Amino acid sequence: MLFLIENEGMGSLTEENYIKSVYALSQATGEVIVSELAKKLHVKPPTVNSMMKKLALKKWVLYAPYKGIKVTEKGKKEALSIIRRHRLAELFLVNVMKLGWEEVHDIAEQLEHVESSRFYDRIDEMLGYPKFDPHGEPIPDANGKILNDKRIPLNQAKENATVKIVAVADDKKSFLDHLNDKGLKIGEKVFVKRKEAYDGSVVLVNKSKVELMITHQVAERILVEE
Amino acid sequence: MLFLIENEGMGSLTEENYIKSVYALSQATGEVIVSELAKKLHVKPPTVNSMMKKLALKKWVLYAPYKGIKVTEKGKKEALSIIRRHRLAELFLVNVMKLGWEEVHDIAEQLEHVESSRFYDRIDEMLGYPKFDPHGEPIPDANGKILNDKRIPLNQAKENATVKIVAVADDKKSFLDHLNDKGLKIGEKVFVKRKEAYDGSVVLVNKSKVELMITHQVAERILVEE
DNA sequence: TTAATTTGTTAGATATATCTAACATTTTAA
DNA sequence: TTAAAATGTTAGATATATCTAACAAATTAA
Repeated sequence: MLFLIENEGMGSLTEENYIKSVYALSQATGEVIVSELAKKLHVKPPTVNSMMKKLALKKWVLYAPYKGIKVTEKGKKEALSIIRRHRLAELFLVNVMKLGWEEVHDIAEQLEHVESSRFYDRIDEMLGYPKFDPHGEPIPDANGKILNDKRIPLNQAKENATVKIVAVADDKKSFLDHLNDKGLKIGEKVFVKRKEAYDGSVVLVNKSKVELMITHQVAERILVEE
Repeated sequence: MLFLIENEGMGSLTEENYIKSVYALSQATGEVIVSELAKKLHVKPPTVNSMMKKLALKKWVLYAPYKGIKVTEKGKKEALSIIRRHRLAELFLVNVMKLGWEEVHDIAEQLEHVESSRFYDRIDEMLGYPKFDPHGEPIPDANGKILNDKRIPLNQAKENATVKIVAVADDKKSFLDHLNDKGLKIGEKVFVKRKEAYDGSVVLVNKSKVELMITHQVAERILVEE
């Protein structure tokens, strides 16, 4: 029987989806704007507006008219709990259920809303308490702790430094294909030769000593370390 | 991304829960009444009333004012598809994820609404295309076909016949405990000694030759064969 | 067989999550 | 630096799923 009697702290499925997106989109700059959220969630701005008022009442976000949306510690905890469930679900679908990486995202999007710590604890156990998902994204533990948060978007890396690609912040096929075309893979090191002040594009040298240019848009979606 | 854009044939999570209950509760007599459904789903009768009008429009049920609710072929197909997902999920949680039988029902209740045939086909494959769940309940195949539908409620069995208990139509702990107390188990044979016309209770002789009486209420929840 | 009880229905209210249209503010560009 | 464009908000409408209160029909019992 599915009794979703909402406890104080809990959120509806809709609220869960919003806080997850707020958290994800505010990662880079510390906040996110209404139109960005609306686009991501495929709703209109007024819908986001009213939902943000609601989440602000629950103290999950800080929200003042015409100002950006910021996640509170409470909201972050919620978001990390959902992200944990999503990433564990993805890894489970790939490693245990042998589904293809490209087909698991939509299923994980549904599984992440399953209300059962037993279910997720068993998955965690079966996977051997993994710290990262196959994209290199860290999996928060049951307390919301994330190992290793020193990763930065490639566009924020210093010039003339060698960095390791540890994750991508976008798993759309078109994006992954683009990276493949450029010969960029998670785990590989690249040398940051130059960052163009003009358009934010980045010139890299890959491990085969080939020089290549990536746009700002792409660079900010590649997470690197060191 | 969770896009639950409802296709013509699809039902909302709520509609799925209703048709599943309509199907389950109408199994015995061919129909179910509003108050029974309301009780099962923990809603008030007017809620059931309006949902039945909706499902009647979708041609999932036949529903005339003050008459019982009957499932159509279309509704049965929907119900069986959900039941298939529920039973596969339960078996998966028990056999693959090693969760206890008593704790999987609520999780399966959530998993059954996951929209992904790939997910369920993989579960089916991993379980070796099982035909029955651990309660002895048959699992419909991907086309809604159920193997072996000769099962009848114990109260409909003939007197002076030996029948095999193949399933129970209620998995509440209190009910299962009651059966245990009576020494009745799935897979065991019992002799139907007498059916009381007065109150519908049934007198059985179990395999240890012990005579015992069960009420009509209990008898109609025990499914037997032969 | 009629009165009481049970069961079912209708009407109208509420909460959630969404929309469109109209208006307000902020940002960008001429 | 002001006009245009972009972005955000408010007000009010819609759909779903629920409720309560009042009434209607069917069933049961006196």
